[in-house]
Amino acid sequence: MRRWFPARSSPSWRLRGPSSWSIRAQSSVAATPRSRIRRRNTDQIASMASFPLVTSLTRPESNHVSGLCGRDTRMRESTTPPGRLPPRVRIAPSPTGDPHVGTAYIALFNFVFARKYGGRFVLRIEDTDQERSTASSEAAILEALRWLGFEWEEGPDVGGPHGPYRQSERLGIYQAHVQRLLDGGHAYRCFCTRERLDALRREQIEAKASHLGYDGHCRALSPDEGARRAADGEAHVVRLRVPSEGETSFFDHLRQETIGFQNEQIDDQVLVKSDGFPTYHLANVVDDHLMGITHVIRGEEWITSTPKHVLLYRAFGWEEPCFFHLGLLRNTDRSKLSKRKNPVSIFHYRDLGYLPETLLNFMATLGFSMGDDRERFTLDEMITAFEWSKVSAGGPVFDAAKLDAFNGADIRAMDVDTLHRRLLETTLAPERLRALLFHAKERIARLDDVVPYISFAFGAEVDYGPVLDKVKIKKRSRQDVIDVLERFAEEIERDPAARTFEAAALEAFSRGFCERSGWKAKDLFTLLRIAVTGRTAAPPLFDTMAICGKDRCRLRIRDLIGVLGGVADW
RNA sequence: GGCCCCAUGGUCUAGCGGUCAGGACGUUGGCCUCUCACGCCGAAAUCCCGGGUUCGAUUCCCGGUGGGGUCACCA
Repeated sequence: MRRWFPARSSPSWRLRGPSSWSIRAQSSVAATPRSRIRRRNTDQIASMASFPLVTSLTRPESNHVSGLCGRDTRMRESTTPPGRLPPRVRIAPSPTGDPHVGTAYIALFNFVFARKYGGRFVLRIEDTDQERSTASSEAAILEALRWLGFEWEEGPDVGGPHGPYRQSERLGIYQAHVQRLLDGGHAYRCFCTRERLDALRREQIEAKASHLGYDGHCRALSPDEGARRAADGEAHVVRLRVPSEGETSFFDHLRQETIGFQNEQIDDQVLVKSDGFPTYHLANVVDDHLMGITHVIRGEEWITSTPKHVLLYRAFGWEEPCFFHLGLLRNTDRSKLSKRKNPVSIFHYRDLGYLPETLLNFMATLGFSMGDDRERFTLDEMITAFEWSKVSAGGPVFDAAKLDAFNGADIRAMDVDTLHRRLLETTLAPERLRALLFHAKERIARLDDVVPYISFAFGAEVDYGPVLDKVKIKKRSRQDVIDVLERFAEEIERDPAARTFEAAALEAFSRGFCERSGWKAKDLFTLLRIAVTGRTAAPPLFDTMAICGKDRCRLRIRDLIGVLGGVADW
């Protein structure tokens, strides 16, 4: 683990550390023109004031470690972060699906950092993908983040001095900025068709090209011709003109290292799509600058596009923020956390009865440690103890069993009155209970039967043992059943209406699905009823699914698929 | 495949040149107890490999290996 500054620096470290580094960095730059040149943030070391020489030794002219970062002379304590303080940070989710735990994870570090140093936490909606962005997704994300306890000083719902905070409402701003890039020669219009790009891509893959990317076909177009053709209404995009030689690097403040890329590795990124909307890269840089963001704290999936962002900051003549790239949350198989393999919706955790403060604590331990043996701590305690040297850069596996252990311990620690109250607010909320009673009353003879009757609407997995025989659908093989469940689960996510999980939309979707797949409604619905409830008898299927909720249904369908996978063929 | 990131028990981590490598989850043995759960006590299990630097590397450097990310008019 690297540090800002040696917490207990011994005289020998002081003598050896920086000086040996400076020599190495210097010679490696000169002798080996490798794409990746690592060096310490020498400014920080220099600011220890013990090595006036270090700066001149290790700071080549091309040092890109500049901007907001590294020049901070307040860098005297190990806990003082780089960059301008108080910080302004942001979480910038894309409203294209369910609120993701990865978003919450990144939000946590942004939020804690802002709170620790008296900064501001901004929420910005990155809805530049017209195809996939939805208002309901945006609302869900805000709801989920609030449930977890995050509060933002600026955002689409609370306003703020740098609004609007929804990128789709900032189109004019991007247009003006693109014109600046065009005028400065930092960007150019590209009229290549989808077909040409596809063909190019295929060629590159077939030729096993070392790196795929745009071939610069339109780079040579004169700005005048580009402008003329654009004025004629010809469809086009705007691309970033990346220098063909040299390297672009940035300092990653979490890793405490410079990360460099050969420019030839960097694609001429599209900045404006043919629909006139900016891509993430452009909008993100423009907005971060205009909103005064000082520290960009995001997932490491962004590392490879950071040089494009850096190039944009320079093209505009703007100071760069400090970059921190956090490790990605992983599935048990270590791939990037995905809903195919894991519940990733924040609502899943909410609706199955995880306590928000516990989920937050658990996520915190994934990338942060107190430094001592404590791992049960509150948000406030984390804020108090927070410093970047306590954050690890590896990608942690999201261990659901440990989350369960934390949650169980916290439930035990509650007094019964508190537990009772919280249960009434969530799992047994009046509206939810009422919805269940609406269906239960038709089917019970004694009031007391209501609890066993509605039990399917609670808990995670159900026991398929007693009903396993019933999923043997006539003329359908075991594999047919597995396939149709998988396909159903997959397609429902893509259906904009069905994924709201309202009964009517679910029914419409499911009937359409039957037509497409050739399954009889009766057979499919039986299957789904068993998957979702573990029973052959329940209230009307789509009401049942709606009450159980998307995440519970998803979990159980997946669970049944798993059970079927281990069962003998029929 | 190119580029980039990461690397301490199965999992999350502490560790900042000399430690019996600490904690947590999980696994496991026992105690407690009408059962289960909780709780308590104990156990097994880790420094990816190879070079280098050093009197001494889990720790610093390089290389390899492994894992991950990224190569879209998605973010």
